[in-house]
Amino acid sequence: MFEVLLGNINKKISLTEKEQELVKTFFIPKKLRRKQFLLQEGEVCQYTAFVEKGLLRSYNVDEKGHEHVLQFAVEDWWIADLYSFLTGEPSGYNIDALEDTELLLINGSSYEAMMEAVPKMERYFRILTQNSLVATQRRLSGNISLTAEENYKQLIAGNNTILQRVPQHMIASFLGIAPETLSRVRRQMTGK
Amino acid sequence: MFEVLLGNINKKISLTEKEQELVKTFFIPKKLRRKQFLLQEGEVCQYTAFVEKGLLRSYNVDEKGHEHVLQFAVEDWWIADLYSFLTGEPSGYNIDALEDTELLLINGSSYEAMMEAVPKMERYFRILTQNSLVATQRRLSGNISLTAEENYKQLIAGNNTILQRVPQHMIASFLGIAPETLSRVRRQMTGK
DNA sequence: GATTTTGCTTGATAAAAGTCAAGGCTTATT
DNA sequence: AATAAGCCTTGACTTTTATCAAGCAAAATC
Repeated sequence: MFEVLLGNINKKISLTEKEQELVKTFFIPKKLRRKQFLLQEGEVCQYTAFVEKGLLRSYNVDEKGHEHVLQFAVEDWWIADLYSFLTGEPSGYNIDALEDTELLLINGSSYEAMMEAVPKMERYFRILTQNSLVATQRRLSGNISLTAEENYKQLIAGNNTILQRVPQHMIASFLGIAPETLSRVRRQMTGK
Repeated sequence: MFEVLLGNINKKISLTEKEQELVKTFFIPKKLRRKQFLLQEGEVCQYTAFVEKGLLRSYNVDEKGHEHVLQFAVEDWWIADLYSFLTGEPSGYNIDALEDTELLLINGSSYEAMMEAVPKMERYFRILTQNSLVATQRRLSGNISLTAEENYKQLIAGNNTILQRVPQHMIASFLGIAPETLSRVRRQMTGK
C-alpha cells in the first residue's frame, strides 16, 4: 500500500523504520475508478494526493467548453490544485482519473502535523516542490518561446510514459493546442 | 543590507537573533549596475539571488534572436536558473539587471550548509518554493487557455509594480507575444 | 453482434498572432 | 545642440493555429 510513497521519500531523504510508520498514519488510502473525480471545479481542494497506481489529470474548462490539461500524474507523482489546497479558495480545476487509480491522500492539517512530527519531511517536500517548479518553468518556457511542433518534439524527447497512456487530444490539450493541430503536426513530422 | 531578506524570512517563519546572525553569514552581497549580467547563457548558475533593491529579469534567446522573459524579480523576490543551480548543468538563460540592483547571493554549498545550521530555513524555502510553483502554474494555465488580451488583462489585474518599471516590449516578451501584438491589444482595450 | 461512443484525420475557411518596414517621439550620449 | 539609440505605434502582408464539418476506424456498451 505504501511501497511507492516510501520509495519516493527514501529517494530524497532517509527515514528510520519508526518515522516511516509514523508518516503512514497521516495518509488516507483511496481508490478511484476511471472517470471518477478527485476534485471538481468550485470545491476546495482538501487533499494533496500521491499516486500509488494509475493515472490522473488536472484540467480547467474555458467559456467555450474546451478543456486544458494543467498536469498529468502517474505512479510516483503527486497531484492537487496547490493554490486551492494552500489558500482554501475554491478551485477552478477538475482532477479526474484516466485509469483505475490508487491514491494516498493527505489533508492540510495532517500535512502540517506530519512535518511537525517528522521534521525531515519538510526537506522532502522542499525538494519535491523544487523539482516540480523546475519542470513547470521549463514547460512555461517552451510555451512562450517554441512552436507547437517544437513543444511536441520536446515532449517526445522526454520519453514520457504518458504519451502511451493518454489519448492524443489530451496531449494536445496539455500542449495548449487544438487536437486537429496536433494531428497535422504529427503528419508533418512523419513526412520528414 | 539584510533588512529586506530578514523581513521576508520572518513573514514565513520566525528566527531568533542568533539564527538571524547565522543566516547572514551565508550570503554574499553584490551590486549590479543596470544592464549588467548576473548569469549568461552557457554558464552554470552558481547562485540563487535575493533582491534587496532593484529589478532583474531572466530570459532566453531563440534561434531568431528573440528574447523570452521567464521571470522578473523586484525587491523581496528571489531569482536564479533553478534548473542549472540544482543540477550544475550549463544554463540556457541570461539574468541581467534592468535597474541598478543590490543582491544577496548564496551558492549551492552555502544553501545546503545554511539549512543544516538552521533547520527552520528548510521550511522557509519549502514555503517559498510552493508559492513560486503556484504562481508559475497559474501563468502556465493562462498561457495554454487564454488569449493574448486575456493574459494581459490578468497581468494588469494583478496590479504588478513591474508594469510601471519595465518597457512594454519586455511585458510582451513575458506574455509570450510580439511587441506589436501587445501594442494592438492595448489599443483594442482603450477603444472599448 | 449491432450500435453508440470516442478518437483521429482531413479539408475548407476564419481568426489570431507574427513579420517586415516605416515613422515619430522620447531619452541617452557625445 | 546634434546625433544616436531605444521604444511604441501603425499598416500591409504572411504564417500559424483554431474552428467547423465530415468521414472513418476502433473500442466500448447494450
